[in-house]
Amino acid sequence: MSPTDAPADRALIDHPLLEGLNDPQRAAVTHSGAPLLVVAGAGSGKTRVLTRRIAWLINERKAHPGSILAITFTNKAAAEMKERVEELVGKRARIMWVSTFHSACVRILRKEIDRVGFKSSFSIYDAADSKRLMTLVLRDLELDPKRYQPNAVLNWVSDQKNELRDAEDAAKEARNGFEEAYASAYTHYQRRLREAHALDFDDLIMTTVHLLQAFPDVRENYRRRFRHVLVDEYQDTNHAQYSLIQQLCGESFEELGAEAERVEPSELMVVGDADQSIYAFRGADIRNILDFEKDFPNATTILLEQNYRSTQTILTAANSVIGNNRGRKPKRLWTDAGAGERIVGYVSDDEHDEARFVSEEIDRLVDESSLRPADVAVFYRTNAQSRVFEEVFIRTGQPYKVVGGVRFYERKEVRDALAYLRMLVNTADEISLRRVLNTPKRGIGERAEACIAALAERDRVTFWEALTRAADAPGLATRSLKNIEAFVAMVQELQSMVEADERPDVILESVLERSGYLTELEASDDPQDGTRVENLAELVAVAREFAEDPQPGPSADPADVEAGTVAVGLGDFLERVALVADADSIPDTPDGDDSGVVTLMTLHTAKGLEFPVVFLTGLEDGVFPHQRSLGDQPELEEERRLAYVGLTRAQKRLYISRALVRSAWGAPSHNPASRFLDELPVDLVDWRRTAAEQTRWGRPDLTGGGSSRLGTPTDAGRRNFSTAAMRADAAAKAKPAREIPSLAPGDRVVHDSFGMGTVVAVDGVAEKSVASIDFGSEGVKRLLLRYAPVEKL
DNA sequence: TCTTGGGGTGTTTTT
DNA sequence: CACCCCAAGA
Repeated sequence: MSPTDAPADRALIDHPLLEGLNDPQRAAVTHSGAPLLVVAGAGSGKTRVLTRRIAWLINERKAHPGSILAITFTNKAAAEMKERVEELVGKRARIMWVSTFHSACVRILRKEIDRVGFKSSFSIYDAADSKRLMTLVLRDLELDPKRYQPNAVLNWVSDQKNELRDAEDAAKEARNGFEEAYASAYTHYQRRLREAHALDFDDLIMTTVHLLQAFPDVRENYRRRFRHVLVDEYQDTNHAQYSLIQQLCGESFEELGAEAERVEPSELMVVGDADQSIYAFRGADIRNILDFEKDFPNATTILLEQNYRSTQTILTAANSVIGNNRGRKPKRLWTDAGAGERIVGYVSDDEHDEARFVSEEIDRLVDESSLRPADVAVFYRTNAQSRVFEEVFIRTGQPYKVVGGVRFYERKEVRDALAYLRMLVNTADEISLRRVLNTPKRGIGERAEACIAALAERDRVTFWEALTRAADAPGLATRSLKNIEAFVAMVQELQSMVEADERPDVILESVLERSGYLTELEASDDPQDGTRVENLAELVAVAREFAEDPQPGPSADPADVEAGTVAVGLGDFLERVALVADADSIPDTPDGDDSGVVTLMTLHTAKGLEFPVVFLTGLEDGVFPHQRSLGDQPELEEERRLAYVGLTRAQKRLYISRALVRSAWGAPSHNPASRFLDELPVDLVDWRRTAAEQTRWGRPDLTGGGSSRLGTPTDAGRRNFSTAAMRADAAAKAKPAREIPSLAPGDRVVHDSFGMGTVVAVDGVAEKSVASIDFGSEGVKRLLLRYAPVEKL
């Protein structure tokens, strides 16, 4: 034990790295030896503890920065942490591994995966690739697509992988025909992945764990390397991730025999909060944190309960809600910041009214206080709910940013371009190869593709190899053969650029040029293709920035970074792109240009963030808590933790709102108040408008005051309203012919979901008129005016 | 081989 | 409502 063990030591109190820390925080920073669990309530300064501890390890305990592995939830969090540590200890911090589980595993796998027969240039399949592959597999197995949907099977497979069960285990454990079919799909899916030298997201973790288990020398190597392992958001780890930690921090030596030098286990610190565990649906196991002391018998636990983020009002509300969960360890957040403002509540007529309220309230806050729009965040349960807010913000001219939703890297053209690049690096990547084979159309159709696939099957070669000797393919039309040969020649030419280590942006530009992809888009008269070209230009810009900016990616080798030779090859670019999370695009502490931008996001995305003002919207049973969780206690508790996360994001002001009527699937449904509202202390909420007022006057009462009652008899009575009846009602009313707006190029219009746009052209007459409308960032859409929900402004 | 239109289906949440 | 997939026609 080192002398730094005693946190109360007088001499330490003045240490600059401990400055401004409270007692438990200081204890966590200076702790050494036994595994340490830091139970960090929301806003209790855990990031601070993590960064200070890392700095402490380096400066005071003379740990080599390269011996530190810190795991965070997002790449953005990793970058931030690295930056902060660098501020404290200087540039040598750059050698540390600070990354997500996925990035860390990729980094290990790039070095070691040849042991299990993969090329180190393996592809990483995202959800869309996986789905495409699974669809192929299910078709091959001739499983009824109604009963066996790709997503359902993939979810099941994902669960298996998170539990570290490979296809063989799954097959053995199958209890019925249904599970046997799933297991067989799993087996075939893995085979295809292997043939493609590809790993899906879950494989990244599972493969790493299996590799460490199977090769003691590899494991030993990493154990010796990482003397300090720190894990953030420990409550959201799944079993596979837990095992990874164990592999890295376990006792060494057994298998290596007596001659091996005994190595002390690495020092482990995990930080988390069981009350903020919100990822059970993707395998996170809350027991990892609850049972930490059981898993590591000599563990120390430190509790951080003092909150430095929110007002006492907000904390009391959050404590009150989360207190309804059973079986949690008691924890009460407190602050000495004072009570602060009351929480503001609002019951709206419908979702549009709710959005309007939020928008007006933001205006008012900005006018009457020093708050800026960038200080405001709007949270909702599901991505689809963002639409209404966007609509209102567009109408009022309020700049906003949606985090999540339609993602850049999920756009068709971006995925096409990336498929080209992936296929160049890894020709075994059949999914990417087949995706681009006839994109743009070059006369290599379904039939030709099937011939090649058959040839590959017959000769037991990859699809790519079969393409290169397409002349051998039986039944292939001469014309197809000619087209294939041209394609192969083009690909080989591009590959020579990759081999010559050309910059990613240069290769990408050549790909777009030579493949004819750009030409086709530019020649197209579909105005939407204009935005596609822009998106591709953006992708080229991303690649260029990557090539020119020496900043290391999530899995660049720290040794290279140290030597100043960060790899910027095409493979590195692809990897960076594959692992970017959406949360990574959250605006930084906004100033300058961003200060006028309101942030919109789902509650899940909001985790780990904080805002001076938070609007928590859609607090209705069936929306939040989500419909699917209503009948299930554990799921309902997860929703409640999500509420807890949402509430505790707010620093100064918190707004909660719900809508009496909300349209889903085009039909209105009547939702009762969220049960979480009943769990808030009545006196903390200032209801600007209640359900009772709404039903009596049908108009907003903005004078304030009002009753603080919720769950009125009116509401209770409506709980029994059948949704089916409401829908039938809506369907009957929806029919009457609506006015077809007469539009001319140049007119400004507003669309229910795309927002504001400018008419580019109008074709056809009356019932059949079709307008091309430019919706800015949403692109140009062709809309049939008879049906499209557009309104002339 | 590609385009068009109709029908069915889907919504939690994401590294 | 909006997307995706499939079947039929050019």
